[in-house]
Amino acid sequence: MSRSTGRRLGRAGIRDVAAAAGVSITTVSDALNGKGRLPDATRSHVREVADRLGYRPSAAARTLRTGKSGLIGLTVTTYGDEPFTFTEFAYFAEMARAATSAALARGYALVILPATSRHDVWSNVALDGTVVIDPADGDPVVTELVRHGIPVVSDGRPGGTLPVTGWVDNDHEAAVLGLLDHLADAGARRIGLLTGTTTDTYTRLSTTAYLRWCDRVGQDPVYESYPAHDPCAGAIAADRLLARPDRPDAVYGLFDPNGTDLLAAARRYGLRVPEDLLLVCCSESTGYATTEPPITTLSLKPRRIGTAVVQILIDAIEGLDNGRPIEQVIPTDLIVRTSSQRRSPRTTISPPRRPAGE
Amino acid sequence: MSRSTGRRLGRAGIRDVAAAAGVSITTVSDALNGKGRLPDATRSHVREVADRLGYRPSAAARTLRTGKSGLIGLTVTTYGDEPFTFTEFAYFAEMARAATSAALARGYALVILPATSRHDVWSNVALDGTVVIDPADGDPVVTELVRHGIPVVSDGRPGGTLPVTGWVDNDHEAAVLGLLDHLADAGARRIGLLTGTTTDTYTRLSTTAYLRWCDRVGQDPVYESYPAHDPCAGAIAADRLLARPDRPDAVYGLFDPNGTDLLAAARRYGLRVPEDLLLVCCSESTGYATTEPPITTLSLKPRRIGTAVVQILIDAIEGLDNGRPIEQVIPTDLIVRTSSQRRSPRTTISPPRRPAGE
DNA sequence: CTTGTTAAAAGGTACGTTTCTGCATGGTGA
DNA sequence: TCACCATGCAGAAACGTACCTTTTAACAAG
Repeated sequence: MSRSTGRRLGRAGIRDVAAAAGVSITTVSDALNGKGRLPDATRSHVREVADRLGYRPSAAARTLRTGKSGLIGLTVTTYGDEPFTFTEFAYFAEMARAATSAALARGYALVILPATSRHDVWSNVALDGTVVIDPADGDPVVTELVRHGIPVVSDGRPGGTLPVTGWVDNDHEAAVLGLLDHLADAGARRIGLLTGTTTDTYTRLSTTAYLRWCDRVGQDPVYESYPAHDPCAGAIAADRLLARPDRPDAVYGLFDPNGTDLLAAARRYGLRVPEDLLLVCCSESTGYATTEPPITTLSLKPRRIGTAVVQILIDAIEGLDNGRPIEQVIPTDLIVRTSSQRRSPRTTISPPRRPAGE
Repeated sequence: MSRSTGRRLGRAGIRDVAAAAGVSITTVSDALNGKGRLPDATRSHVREVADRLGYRPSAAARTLRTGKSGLIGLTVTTYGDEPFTFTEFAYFAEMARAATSAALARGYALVILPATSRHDVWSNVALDGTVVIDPADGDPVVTELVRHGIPVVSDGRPGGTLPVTGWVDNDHEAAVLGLLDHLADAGARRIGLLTGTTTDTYTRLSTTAYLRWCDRVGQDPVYESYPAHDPCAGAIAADRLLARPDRPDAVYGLFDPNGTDLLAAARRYGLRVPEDLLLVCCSESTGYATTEPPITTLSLKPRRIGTAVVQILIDAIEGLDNGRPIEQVIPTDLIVRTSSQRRSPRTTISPPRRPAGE
């Protein structure tokens, strides 16, 4: 048969290397992977021949054989056709960037996958593990993955009894409570909230924390909700909030664009920030350092989250997770700027300006 | 042998389905993939059994057999350890988002890969094709991929003789020339440029277009450069530009954060925008619609670019690219706002405000 | 009864690795 | 001299799928 001389028009296989080097396939594999017991002479000879032939091991074959693909899924929630919301934009981008770096540093690559899709791309790609951002309570994808023994680590503490391998999250309640205290310290008498209509964990926890705080200090809650995935609705909701008869003298906005939305609304109503209205929003955008006035933001530290999620996941994949905690709480960071400092802003010591975060 | 009853502790294979359904492996494969000639009864029976066993075809095995992985690489340039620059942030995020959507809609998934990496993750993942953002002139990765017959489509017209399958880009020269004309029409006498020190195509083309325009209208070039990957350097460069003795009365900033940087610098020097200083920057951020004043931006339409790149790539992968043009120029979009309209801004008709772009 | 035709399903090989097992060889201690 | 061991390497069995080739059964036409 022409089996041994069978010409693969495309790429050179391990067989071709073995033939060209005058050794067996086993020897080539061992030489290239640093396994087995081979004298350095053989090893380097094989390497040289492989190099000369431009040999690239087939990832598919290796994956099939070893069961490891070196691929990690990054699941994003979708709204309609688009992956991830505009409101989560900066957060997601930062988080994904950090996750990508962390994964690459350990030899893994990230595959972006939607929480749902018509073609099930899911079964078309061999995943060693998956990162899920803010999974829904009974998420079928997660359940399915775990059932197949694929590690799943979530960004956001999973609700219900979702059987994830681990999770990373901020302490959203504590963050909101601390932030409201900060506003109260700055002189706020009635603090309003700009929140979302969705039921995800972040929105829910933040809102209940707000309500609890109001209850504790004896303030009537003043809030407006809007569908956070609609980029226009935020500005309208901000307007609604400031148009109320019981207009708040301080507002916290849960989503990234709320800062500019609220600032624009305040301008329309002739309210000065921070004199008439204190402002804080949750955002990762550095742009808020240079608005007029600069706006105080709550950072969820997406880079630390992205890194932590990936580390936990890869540890689980490689079986290094013995006894290591698989739940991790990342502290938030309140970056205090002018918009939340009513008294003598110019004598206040502001925290050192970070270049790009972290 | 216990071969036929061999228990795979993990997942059910096609063999198990065949055995459970009382048919051959071939029949199972055909039934599940809609091939062969099978009566509907058999087909649905097999499907039902497969479902009951929770059968998932092995992506690795399928890839090995068919040579198609359904995976597309998305290569981002790296600066140090971090993928993509902060200045390209919004652009990249939008572009990646669109590319992800487009790929998923055609049954492909995106893998994020760095232009370089210590572990060569590259050969560890089976790619059907690759999208490369702004490749360097003699990019070894691209050359290698093409040599192995893997289609490569670049975002950004490749310099030199890089043998890509296709590319998508804006007409950067035309965009800059048009934008400078717009500023001149608004009354600018001396237009300055805030540009980068890097040698990528975008920076180079934009800068030369600026110089050409200056030459044409007989203006002395007034520009400052800074390393665009440094998030702090932009503000300093903006300051330098406005501190010059030959201070410009209009500035175009090549990078996303330049708008806020310039606005802040103008404020420091007591310059009113647009009365004393006209401002335009290249950005995809919607935040510039609500700054004070709103800033005119040049959008490179990253969503259209991301979509186009992926379509061209997948067409090439699937061999549908006969005669179809593989080079595509996407028009830019100048979103005119207050910062570049000196005369009677309130009677000027501004273009309809788009919700989120496109 | 033979031959041709077609639907339905089975058989078997190849995809390119990794890795377990095993075979030589040559040196060493008893 | 023999048993023993370490070394250096080869053979061959998987991994799970897709698809090409062949077989079987059934049935119609000659």
